[in-house]
Amino acid sequence: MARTAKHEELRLALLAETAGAPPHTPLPTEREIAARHGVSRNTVRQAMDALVAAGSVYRVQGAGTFVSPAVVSKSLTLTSFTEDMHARGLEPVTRVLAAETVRAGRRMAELLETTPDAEVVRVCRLRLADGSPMCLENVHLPAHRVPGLLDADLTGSLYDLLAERHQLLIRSARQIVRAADLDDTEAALLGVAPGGSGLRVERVGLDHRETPVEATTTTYRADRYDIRFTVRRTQP
Amino acid sequence: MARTAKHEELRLALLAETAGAPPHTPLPTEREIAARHGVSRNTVRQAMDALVAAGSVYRVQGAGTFVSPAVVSKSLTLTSFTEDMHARGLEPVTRVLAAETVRAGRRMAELLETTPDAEVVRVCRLRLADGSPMCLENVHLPAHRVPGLLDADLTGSLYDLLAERHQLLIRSARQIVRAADLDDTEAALLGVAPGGSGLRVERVGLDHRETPVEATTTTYRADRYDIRFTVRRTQP
DNA sequence: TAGTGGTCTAGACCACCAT
DNA sequence: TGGTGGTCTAGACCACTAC
Repeated sequence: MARTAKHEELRLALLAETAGAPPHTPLPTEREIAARHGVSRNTVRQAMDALVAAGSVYRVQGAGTFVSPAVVSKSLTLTSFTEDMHARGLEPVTRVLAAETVRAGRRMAELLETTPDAEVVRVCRLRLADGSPMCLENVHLPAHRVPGLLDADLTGSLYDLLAERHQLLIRSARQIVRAADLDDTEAALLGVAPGGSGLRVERVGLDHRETPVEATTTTYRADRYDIRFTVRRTQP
Repeated sequence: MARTAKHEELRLALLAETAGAPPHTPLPTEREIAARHGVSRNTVRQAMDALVAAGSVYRVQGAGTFVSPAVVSKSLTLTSFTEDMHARGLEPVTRVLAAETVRAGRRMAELLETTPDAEVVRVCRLRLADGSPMCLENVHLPAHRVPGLLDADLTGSLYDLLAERHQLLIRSARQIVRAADLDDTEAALLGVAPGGSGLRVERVGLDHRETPVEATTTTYRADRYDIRFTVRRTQP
């Protein structure tokens, strides 16, 4: 009952081994790693694929695999605000501004794949990091999938709450990122001068069957938040 | 001399087959596809992996593989402005504002992994789509890697130019996305009211050995441009 | 319980890089 | 030319879903 897959164990082992290595240091060959760890080469490749996707190493055909230069960031993954702040070494705090059940309306009905008359739970929160405002978050969830949510403690990670109490696992999300002029209310809540700009992220969270579970608009302070990631060419 | 890999051919075949299918339509099983196309199941999985990464299909263990609901966007990949606009169905046009050789300076030296006294080529361009301004682009390249670049036609795709004339293939890029208040010059060039906001993308392009080849800051009009992509949880 | 995707093996040949 | 990563095969067993 080896709960973790071999390639996952191997991935962590390789990460540990290459952790302190200078950029462009060659890794052992795939065949050597396979022999040393007593696994097949395909399994090694599976572990390596993950490391390449994470930006930890890069491959050059015919030459070898090498340690990537210190990476600003890994590739883009789905994270909760709580995880996001912890990754930045900040302590997240939440202030709930509103939590209610409302009619979905046209726009939410489309995003959540329901009807305009369906009930949705709306949670509006101000989220702070190390004591000062980071973003404003406006979450919408289909009411029938989260019974009793409004009675729960909404100051923590909503993703954790959905997973534990409602068996709702958000596995992927569609996101739209844009810049926006903040209105006076937003500026006041975020503690910035009126008329400033913010980073607006619209997200629809999907479960393992690609069914919408959550639609969230988050507005970040432009001076405190950015998005970092690595992209690759698909057809080289 | 089958230039394309089997899994790549298979990927395209599967894409074509599932193109018009309604969301959540099940695909044939991996074993069936393997048999039908005369390839091994591992090869089918390789093709499927690409489709999952692109957001075209999703897998449910024990149940099957299904067509994803109409996707707003595929996952994030590295594209040139020209490709980006074509993908949006817009016609890109370029106006070169400046093109010169300058001293790198501290910041560029760090980004391009060179010395502050090294020479860099700087190209500043206003890029339009369907006739109206879309973004301002400020590119820096190590001068010694792009001899004669300033004598070339800089109104097209710089990536194409680098590939064809200088054998510089940009395979990946580190990006930072943030919101920014436009200054008066930027606002004027982009044709928006002063004090508006824009989407600022800082990018460092890397070649196949993860060596910096290009550092670009692009400022997009907030009202005309957004970034759409799908993210997944790493550990489900 | 039957069938699915998830993982893994032990081979093999090819395309490419360095020398 | 020898060694690397890139691709592919034909099996096998496991974890999970649906019935």
